[in-house]
This record gives sequence, structure tokens and C-alpha cells, in this order.
Amino acid sequence: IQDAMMLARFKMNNPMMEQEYVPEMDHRCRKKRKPYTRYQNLVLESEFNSNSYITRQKRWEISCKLNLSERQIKVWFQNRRMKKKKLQIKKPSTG
Amino acid sequence: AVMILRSRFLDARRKRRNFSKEATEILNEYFYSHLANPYPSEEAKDELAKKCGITVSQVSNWFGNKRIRYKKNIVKAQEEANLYAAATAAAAAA
DNA sequence: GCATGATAAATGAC
DNA sequence: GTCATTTATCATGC
Repeated sequence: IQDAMMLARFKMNNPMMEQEYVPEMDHRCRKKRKPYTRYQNLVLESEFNSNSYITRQKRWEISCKLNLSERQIKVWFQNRRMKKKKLQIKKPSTG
Repeated sequence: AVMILRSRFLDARRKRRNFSKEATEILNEYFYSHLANPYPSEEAKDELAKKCGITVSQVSNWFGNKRIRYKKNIVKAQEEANLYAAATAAAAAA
């Protein structure tokens, strides 16, 4: 009824529904988000506390120790830096 | 054994309060009037944040949640529509 | 009991 | 590298 019209208009041109018109659908292979364990977070936070930017060597070490890929370690530090920045903007006092 | 112990006991920041009816109304009005491209610019986010009495981050959060949840409902509706489409097509063929 | 806002993994643009 | 996102998960409101 009315939903059908809205659906048709929605499917027409919408960046949200890329899978509608993108032939190669890489979006479905997207890795499912999996929360890290408490131990993994503890190790990562500890390393981040000593240095916001991780070296290749330490990245490899932590990767082995936590059973995470180096890419995951890299991304974790990127996200963690963004989080730090956001927290500093939120509360600049004695950041 | 998958012992997924999480460090959520320190997350006291996840204190959440619902937005006001007026704010939700403003956000929904923008979202549905820009359904073809529901990605407000930074200026638009600033203006929405001011009008709604919330932060720009909260506006971004709201649009992020709105887009994914709206899309999910649409996907379900799409499956349902395809189901009906197949049934009507079979009926037409017969 | 889900709706809703905020946060945590993961991707992609640049 | 940053950074705006997508997506799943979390925590709360009601």
C-alpha cells in the first residue's frame, strides 16, 4: 500500500542501499563486529597508555599474544586515538 | 569454552536519556525530507544540534542509528514484498 | 519486552 | 595517518 510506494522511492536512488545497484557486492563479506575480551582490552589499553602509536614490532607481538590480526591491532589504535580526541574535546580539563 | 569477560563495569558513561519530543520531531522531519540522501552536512548538523538542544555528536549518532534501523526495516519489508511478488507472479502464470 | 541513545569493531574515502 | 561511516552490541528508559 503506502509502504510499497515508499519502498519504491527508497530503492530508486539511495546511497544507503548500495547493494541495490552495485554489481560487485563486497559489503556482504564484511567481517562481523566481535567485541574483544577483557584481557585483550587490558593489554591494548596498557600499550596505548605507554604510546598512542604502536610500532610494527610491538604490533606483531601483541597480535600473537592476543590472537588478533595485525590489521585489527592497527585499527584498534586508530579507533582508540579518535576516542581519546573525542574525550579531550569533551573534557579538556587536565585531559 | 568462550569466556567473554568484558570490561563494561567501568562504562559509567553510557548514561542515556531520551531526546525531547520536539527534538525527535525535528530530526525525523529532516531525515524523511532528505530520504534520498540522509547525510546532513556539518553546517546542517550544527543547525540541527542547536534547534534540538543537543550536541553535534548526538546528531551524528541519531542519524547513524536512524539510517541503519530504517534500512533494516526496509529490508524486511522488501523480503515480504518479494514474497508477495512471487506469489502474484505464480498466480498470473497459472 | 522492545525502543532508543551511546559505544565498540570494522570499512572505506582521502 | 585522520575521520565519517556501518554494524553489532551494550545500557538504559519505559
